[in-house]
Amino acid sequence: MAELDKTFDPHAIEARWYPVWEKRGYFKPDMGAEGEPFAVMLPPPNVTGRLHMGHALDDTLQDALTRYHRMTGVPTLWQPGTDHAGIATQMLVERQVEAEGSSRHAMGRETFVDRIWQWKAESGGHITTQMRRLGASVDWSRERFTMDDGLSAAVQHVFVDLYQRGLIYRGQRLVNWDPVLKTAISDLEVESVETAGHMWHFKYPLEDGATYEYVERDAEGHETFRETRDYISIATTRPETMLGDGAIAVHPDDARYAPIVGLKCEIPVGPKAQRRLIPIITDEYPDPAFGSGAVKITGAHDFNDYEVAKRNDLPMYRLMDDAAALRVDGMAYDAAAMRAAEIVATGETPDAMAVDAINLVPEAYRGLNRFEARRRIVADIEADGLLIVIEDKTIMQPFGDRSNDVIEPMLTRQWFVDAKRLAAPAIEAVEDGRIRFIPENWSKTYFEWMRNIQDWCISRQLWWGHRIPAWYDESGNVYVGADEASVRQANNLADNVALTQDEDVLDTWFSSALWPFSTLGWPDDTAALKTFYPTSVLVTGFDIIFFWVARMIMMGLEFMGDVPFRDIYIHGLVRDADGAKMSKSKGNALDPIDLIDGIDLEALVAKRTSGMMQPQKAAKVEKATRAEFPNGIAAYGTDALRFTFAALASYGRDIRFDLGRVEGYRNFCNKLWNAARFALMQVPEDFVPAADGDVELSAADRWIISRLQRVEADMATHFATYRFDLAANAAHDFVWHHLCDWYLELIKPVLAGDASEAAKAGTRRTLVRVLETTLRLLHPLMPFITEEIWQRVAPLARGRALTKEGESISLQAYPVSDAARIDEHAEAEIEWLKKVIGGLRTIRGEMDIAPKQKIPLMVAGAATTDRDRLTRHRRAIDFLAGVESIDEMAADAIPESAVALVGDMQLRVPLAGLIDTEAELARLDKRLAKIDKDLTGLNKRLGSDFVNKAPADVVDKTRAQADDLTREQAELTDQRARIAAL
RNA sequence: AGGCGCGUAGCUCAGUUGGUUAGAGCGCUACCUUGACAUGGUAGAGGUCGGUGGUUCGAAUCCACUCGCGCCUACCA
Repeated sequence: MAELDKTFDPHAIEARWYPVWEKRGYFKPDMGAEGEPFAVMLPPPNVTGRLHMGHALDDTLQDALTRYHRMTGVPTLWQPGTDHAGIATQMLVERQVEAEGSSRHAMGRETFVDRIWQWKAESGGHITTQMRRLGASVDWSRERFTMDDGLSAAVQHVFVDLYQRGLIYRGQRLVNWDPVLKTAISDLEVESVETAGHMWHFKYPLEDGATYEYVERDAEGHETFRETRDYISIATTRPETMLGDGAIAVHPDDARYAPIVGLKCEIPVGPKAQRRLIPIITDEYPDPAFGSGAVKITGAHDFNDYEVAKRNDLPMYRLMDDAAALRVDGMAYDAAAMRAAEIVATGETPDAMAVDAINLVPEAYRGLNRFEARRRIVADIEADGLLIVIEDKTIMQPFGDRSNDVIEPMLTRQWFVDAKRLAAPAIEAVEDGRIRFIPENWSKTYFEWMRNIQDWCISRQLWWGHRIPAWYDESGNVYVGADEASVRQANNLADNVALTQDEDVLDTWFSSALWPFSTLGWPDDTAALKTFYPTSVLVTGFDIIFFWVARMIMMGLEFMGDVPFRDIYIHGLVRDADGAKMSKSKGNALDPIDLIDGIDLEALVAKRTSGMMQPQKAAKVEKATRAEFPNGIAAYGTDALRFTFAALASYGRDIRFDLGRVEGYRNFCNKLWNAARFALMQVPEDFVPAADGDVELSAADRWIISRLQRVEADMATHFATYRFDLAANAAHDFVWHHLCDWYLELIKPVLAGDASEAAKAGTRRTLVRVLETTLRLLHPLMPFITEEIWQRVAPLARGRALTKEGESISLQAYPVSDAARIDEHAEAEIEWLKKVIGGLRTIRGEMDIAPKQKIPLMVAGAATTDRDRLTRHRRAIDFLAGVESIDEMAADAIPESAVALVGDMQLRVPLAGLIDTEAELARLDKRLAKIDKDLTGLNKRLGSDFVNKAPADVVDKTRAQADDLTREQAELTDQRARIAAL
């Protein structure tokens, strides 16, 4: 007998099977297979990454889909790989280099980039190792990295092509600048956080001491305030930017300032002798109802101001360097101020380069960081008596999501993708259904963003990444091409013309956007590309719809002429038990590997408190961790973890991760394991399932086969609709509550008793075959345990002769529901049996009859079918309800007893010596109260318009229910009266 | 400000096109170490579905309003 251990132990099993699967190449697509190919692109994790709960969820769902489709026999590809994560990787290696006392600048670009490659070779594969622990059935032979040669060629090709068609351009624009990383970042990489700040109100004195009547009026036009002023009141949250003001803007309809529009006012900071005068202009932008209604315009340091400045040809004076310290370069302040005054006076619009040379930072502030400069400027203005008031105000402060430093809007020259033009077809693809979001609602988020899309800044001032394929000659002309040689050739540039390549690299997401086709070999026309593009489904979280999903759609349509995937399944974000986002910095993250292998409390605390960005939080994190996991985390195994993710993956926005669920599904694994153990104990090792002619299938056999068809159909539906939660529930319910609770129990008396050989043969065959099918049904969700059991069960289910060496459940056919094997008679019969046993068990339970105490059963009102069934299932009833005898007699001949009803049949258990009268009365009263309540509701409905307006079948069903309850009520009432009379 | 979503048993969540006597898992109570499984078994307690109003023969399910919560996008200088 191939007996299994008593308790399921995931570790040995997991370690054994994954390498076998991978080595035997099960995860490679069978390109010769028939049917619609199925392909999934793994969202490439960051090469510096570690597997977190979000990955584990994402990987589980993709693997379930992939294994499911692979088992249906179609060519199936799950394409893996990682991205080069420009900023993250460069930062990581830079820190290492700095720890060694060097720096990237000291090393030089080439050496530093080599060093990153070296790091990648040694440590860049951590997350892929972790994915194997999850059982991810990706085709590792096709693993790609965004900086691979092929993918780099694709990037270059796309860049050159878009440039040539005018969809990529270079321009001086205001971008989000990260002063720590010293690079531009996209607006998606900026995180706005509410921060306590101030709003400072300053007086900007009018030129030559001019005055005006400042008048405020209410809605009816009555004057509410009047004052003679020689200044205009300006509020700002960022006083340091005042130095670069180009104008003061007021709304054209704002009567308060009409008298002074066209005049000039003085920026109240800097050496008195050279204070700059700026014009007061009108623009639609200022909101008269907010603040003073007048806004200072600093085009080079604010996105709104930038637009106003562009509209009004105002000069944009850059005040800071790449570290966001106030500039020290360029001309001296007095010269700069004079030049700026000239520009105001003449109304000229100098070109951007010329303006950039003008450094309007007074010497006293030069070199200060922006926050120190702010303090000094405020102090100086206050000392001058030009500070009106300081308000406390919560402001939305932009932070870089990598550096966590305050992002500075900075005027720089960058490369951009004209996203609006690419977005139009991408919007259409979702509108017309070529791409489907699941759940569908996410399309709204997508549209919202796509319809307001801004040009995409794709250049980064980094060394690690795809270098921009653009070259400049000495006069600054730009040439774009695959490499220097082709640029020279295409532009007839002689060898003596000096060309230098653009120093910048491309945004990592630029290469990720090409992932669905670059990984398949594009721009070459490969078999993989032909077979698998468009891919079937993208599985990802909503947090990267903009970053990645939208951009893949744009690029796919542009370069492949077709959508990159047909479905986008968006799952929730994994949160902790309190609903908080898991993060390292909060110290509430769980490592999926720890849930698989287990971790003791001390190790968990150490892990959560080490390497924290804010070490002062360590004590709090430790306390919370000790409270939440007093015993650490048990080892649940991969299958239990995966099943949990599937069960939690409903169509919601977030997923609260509950350890209790993992434990429950670990128990489920054990249940399955033991069901198999039981099955293996029921058949000899050389078991060969009998042929149809030699077996007799009992109602229980036919019932479980029938139920199996139903759950097979459910699983197919749930996979097709991405309802992993329902799939998990359906499988769980079938295994636990059908197979284990009933089928295995029902067959025990058959196999152990004196049933016919044909009946035993039928039951054994059914047992192993249903189990074998169930394993295949579960395999996409729990690959390891199902493989392990299947290896022992499959030979029994099919017979040794049909079993080949070296087979795996991975490549077996996924069970398909067969409507012909749904057996309603067997289902009705077993439902009846469950009611009989359930009724008796309820009596036993509520009457406190000891489990070992057998009960006599008296039956009244049995129909012929009841009688037949009682005979047929006598062994099961005795075994499962502890019955010692069954006697049929007339109702009034039965002594005082507890009663259960199954249809019209009364099941009576005599009270004598067994049953407490009071308890039975209480039980009957409870049941009668419930019947009364339900019956009242039903009768009320039947007495209303319901009978005229509701569909006939619904009315009939309701009538039948009411009739049943009325009969039951009558019998129980009668029964109650007799017992009460005792 | 706009968009999206959520509020169903103590907890975490299902509930498909309105027709049930509103479900599951965990937790809880009682009993049970019976020979697959105590990571188990049997029985049981526990919700009128955030609130109000409406549509309908019928609403957890549709509509309106309302309260509470969350997320995203854009922000007022």
